[in-house]
Amino acid sequence: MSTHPHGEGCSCAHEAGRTPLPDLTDKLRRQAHKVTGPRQAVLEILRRQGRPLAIREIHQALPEGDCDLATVYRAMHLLKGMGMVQRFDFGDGVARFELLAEGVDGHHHHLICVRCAEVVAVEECIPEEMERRIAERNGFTAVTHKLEFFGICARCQGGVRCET
Amino acid sequence: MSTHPHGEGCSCAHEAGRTPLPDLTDKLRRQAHKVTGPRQAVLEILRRQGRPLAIREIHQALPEGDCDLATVYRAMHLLKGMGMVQRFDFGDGVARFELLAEGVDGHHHHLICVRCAEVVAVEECIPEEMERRIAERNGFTAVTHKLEFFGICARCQGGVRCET
DNA sequence: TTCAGTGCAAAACGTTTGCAACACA
DNA sequence: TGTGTTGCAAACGTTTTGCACTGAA
Repeated sequence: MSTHPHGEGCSCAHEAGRTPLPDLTDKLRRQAHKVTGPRQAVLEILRRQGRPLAIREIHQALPEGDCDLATVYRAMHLLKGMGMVQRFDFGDGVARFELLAEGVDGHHHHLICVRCAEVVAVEECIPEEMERRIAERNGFTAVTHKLEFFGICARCQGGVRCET
Repeated sequence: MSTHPHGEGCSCAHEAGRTPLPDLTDKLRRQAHKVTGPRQAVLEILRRQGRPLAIREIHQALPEGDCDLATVYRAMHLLKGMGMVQRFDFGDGVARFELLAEGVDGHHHHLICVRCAEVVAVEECIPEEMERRIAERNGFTAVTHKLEFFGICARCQGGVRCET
């Protein structure tokens, strides 16, 4: 999980870890929201991990139950509304959130190991005309999509189930 | 919701409504499972609706709470294990199940209206080589994907929110 | 007859909310 | 100081499970 899928110096959309914490909190302040301890802590964790995190994971990563679980839920709701995080669903009934890099639309997908739950960011996307075609054919507008890939990662292929 | 998106005489993958109920129950019997009232009722509803249904929806469609909610959950779990239904997640925290046509792998996607929740089946799929490329690049095997489209349906575009 | 399947109730789980106490601006 | 935010606890909706009873084969 520590190795970056795209090598050193990558600047792909999910690389929000590059945004310094002060820039993130400033964004809060600018929109008339208070910069509190819990919010800073949550942002710092999202920034450092740079991958989709479940609310439970974020809460457990906080030092000594520093903040209430409900507060993390409320923080994520706020950040989602501000467009600072994106929500992903991997089909296990748990919402996951990932920090978005500043100025990037952040649209990307994931490849998830069904054995160990390792997550790799996938920048590739479906052909644009495919979405347009589907929208037109059915009379829909404002069409978006959710796409996630599932498989077995290299470490888990030997029958050995890796950690994480 | 009653109009078929592909017109009359369609034979696309999700058209499991064509499979007669006796054929479905036979499948159960062949695998040493009992054909009970609740199971027949659930299958009949899935067959007639021919679209992804939430467990709650299935239960409410049953005549007069004919069967317990837990029984519907157990029935869906069984049918899923037998490969007779496919599970879909539309990102609202509710699992939906759709009956699969006999002999078809049933792989397809959906276009969901974010206003009225109307669901249209989508047969189009991502390019095969895209999935293969993503698998190889990341050292994954047995890669599958989940893809759903979201937009605003024709009836909901006027600002008028349609029923259903 | 027998064991898989059922109904009922309780619990597990992720998530939301009401309210009094609190702390950032 | 005042309002937005927090912690706590309770409520919520979906899903699972334990257990005694029932009914399909």
